[in-house]
Amino acid sequence: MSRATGVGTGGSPSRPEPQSMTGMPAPRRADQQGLEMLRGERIKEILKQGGPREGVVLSGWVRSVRDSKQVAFVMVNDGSCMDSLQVVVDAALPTFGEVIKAGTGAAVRVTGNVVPSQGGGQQWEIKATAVEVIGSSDPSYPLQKKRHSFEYLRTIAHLRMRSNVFGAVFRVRNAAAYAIHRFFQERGFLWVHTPIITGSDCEGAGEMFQVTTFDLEKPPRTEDGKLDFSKDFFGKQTSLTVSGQLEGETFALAFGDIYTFGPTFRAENSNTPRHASEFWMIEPEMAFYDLGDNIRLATDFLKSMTSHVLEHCSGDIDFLDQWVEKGLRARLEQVVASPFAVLTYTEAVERLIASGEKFEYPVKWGIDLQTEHERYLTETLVKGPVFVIDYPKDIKAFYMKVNDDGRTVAAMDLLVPRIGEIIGGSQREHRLDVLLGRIRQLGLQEQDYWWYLDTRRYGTCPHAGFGLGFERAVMYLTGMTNIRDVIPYPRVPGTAEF
RNA sequence: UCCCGAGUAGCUCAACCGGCAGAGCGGGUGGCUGUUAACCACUAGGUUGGGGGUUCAAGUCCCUCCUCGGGAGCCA
Repeated sequence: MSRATGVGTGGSPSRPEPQSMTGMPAPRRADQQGLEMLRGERIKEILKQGGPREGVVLSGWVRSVRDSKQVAFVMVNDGSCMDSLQVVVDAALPTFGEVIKAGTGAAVRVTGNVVPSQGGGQQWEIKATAVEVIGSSDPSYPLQKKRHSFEYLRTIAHLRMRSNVFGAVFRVRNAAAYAIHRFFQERGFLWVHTPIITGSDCEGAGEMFQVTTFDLEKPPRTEDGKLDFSKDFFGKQTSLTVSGQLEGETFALAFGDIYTFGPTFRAENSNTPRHASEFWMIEPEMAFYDLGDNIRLATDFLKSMTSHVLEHCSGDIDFLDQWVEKGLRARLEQVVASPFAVLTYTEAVERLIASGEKFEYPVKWGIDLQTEHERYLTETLVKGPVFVIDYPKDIKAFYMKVNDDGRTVAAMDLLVPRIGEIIGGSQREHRLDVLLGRIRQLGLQEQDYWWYLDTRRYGTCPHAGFGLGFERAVMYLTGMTNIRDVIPYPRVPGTAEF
């Protein structure tokens, strides 16, 4: 820790102290000497560069220690990549005894040389010349070298990212987020930060969390005993957003191509491996787009994100392929390489009826497709991603464009194996009279949508968009089967730990 | 929210028809000349998810609550 004390006591004596006009030493510049890097190099870069090489410094956390009388092998991982680096610690080193007792999980700083490994498990290893235990780890450290259940790891969510699987998952999550921004930014899309607190009670996508500063023991009430939201923080009833789409549409009608990418909240009591109360959603919205344009963009989008992750998280994908979903890499490569199928809802219903499968929910035109039907279409019939389009209008949202047949809307759901619906979108109803008709028909209040309807009054145009649940995408990219295991600290009904 | 299933040592799991609560891993101690989920020996570790009931006797049977998993619904 010599460097740290050096900084704390004012720097190296070999460097003249700058003087300010007050006679006090001026603050040192951040790039001046004496602020040498504590951490050293990242393991990802060390492995990429290879060896042999001398004088390498690295810092990370101990994954395992195997020691004998003469030598100890310390596996160190710094989170930069899947691989840990094997550090060979000779018993002659002064800190040998401290290192082998530091414990799994301890933070260490290693100085040494990159040398070809004598053992079979790895190409390179570090022959340590010094090992410093920065922070030892209590013997109660809950992560063992052997495999843990995901259920158990969820109870130690503050440590589980130090495990192999969760290291891979969260690196993939990061890469996917970057790939999404890159995809849209390269195409000139504007990233819009739609509000998280919303005063619209008409977003129409499920139960909402209320936002209030009321004293819940004694909230203000009106004369007839109802809650008086005019006295609440915003002067009206507010909630956490369930979708940024309606606001997104207003931006699309100014900038052409926009997308949202942010948190979304649903207060539904959903207890499944695919639902969370807090998740992230991506919602692109494009002006002068029809359903065909929308399908093409969604296809390019999913392929682009997948191929970015394959390229930048190769080691992670290989690990997940081996331990989480056999054949993951091949599946993702196939998604990138193959065209996506398109079926109209009507065709899908015909295929389901003709399949001869015994479904729990019988299929007939007009019903919403159940999970079992979607799985048959994507897993058995197409064996890959498939768009289902042109759904009956009665089972879809008010804002979707009514087709010329008068009974279907220009909706699209992208179904993928294992996950089911991963993308849902539509061309929007841009004709004011038709949209108003739909709102009234569904018993919605026209005045709640006054600003949304204005977009159809002032320069309306055909436009389209879709929504993607980010965590669903991460599940699809990692092979993980529970959404709670692709979110750092998942929020689901009954659970908000950490 | 509904239907199934599960909850036993820090973790993963055994324990027959109701009859003395166990193993592997992990931890501790010691050993081992290059290990790869290292190995060998010894050792500590339990209110069997909570509460109630039946019984001479309950991890085991009954009721109830909680948590987790699978399926469904809602949905992304």
